[in-house]
Amino acid sequence: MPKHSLRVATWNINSLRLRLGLLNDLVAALDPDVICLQETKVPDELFPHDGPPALGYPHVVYRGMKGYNGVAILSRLPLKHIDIAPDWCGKGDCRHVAVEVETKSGPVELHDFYVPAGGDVPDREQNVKYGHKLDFIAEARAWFAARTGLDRTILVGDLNIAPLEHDVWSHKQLLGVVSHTPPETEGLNAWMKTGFVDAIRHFVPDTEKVYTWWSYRNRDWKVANRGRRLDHVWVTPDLKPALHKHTILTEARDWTKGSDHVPVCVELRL
DNA sequence: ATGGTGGATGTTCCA
Repeated sequence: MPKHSLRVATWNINSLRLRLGLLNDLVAALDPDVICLQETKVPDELFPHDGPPALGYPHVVYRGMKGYNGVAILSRLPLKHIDIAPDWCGKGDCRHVAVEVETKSGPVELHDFYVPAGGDVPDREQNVKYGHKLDFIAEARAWFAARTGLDRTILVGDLNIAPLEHDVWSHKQLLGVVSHTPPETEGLNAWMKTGFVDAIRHFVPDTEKVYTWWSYRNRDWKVANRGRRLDHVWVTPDLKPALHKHTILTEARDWTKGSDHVPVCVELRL
């Protein structure tokens, strides 16, 4: 049985309507079979239906709202919407969509998440957004922990947490900064350990810096290089032997009117 | 030590 490649990309696009054209550049660079987007910022009734098919992605599942959040999955392969997850934290805020991807070697379950950013103050008493972020992670962890026997599953997205020392430009300076605080990194690790491995760190040793996001609030992101790895690809352990390569499309941070996040892509041979 | 930029929205929110 010959193996088939499956390339899955994830990108926080920070407005789908504003950056629809940049998806051409993403496809040219990564040639993905499936594209998972976060922060689409478009209500479902205004979703740009013509865009994805024109790009070569006729299969689309999305969940959006006015102004904020929003996720979408664009695919060359047929998709089935899996609508079994809860309304996380009961907020109805469009931070997750899941599908079954019909690959040549059978179905693969795919989850696309946009975890709350969590505000500025890392204290749930002073900052409800931080509490929401921790609650969201705990709820997701419990939900996946209850799904015993999960396999052939990929989880991607902007998880808004840089879990490892070398996922940030300065571990010491960011320990008190939302995205790298111990309650967040411990929570994210516990979620991952419900049944996933970190696909990017499968390719890149923990001792090497990896970033996927650089703040807009720097005149020259490349010179300062104060990045964080907020965007992730996890796979269930049965898919570990299928992990073939990864790409962090760092050059995308220089695209005209680009996102503050860059696309991340993983190729599997299934 | 603080503000820096960007998107959607509507004169402010969220990141």
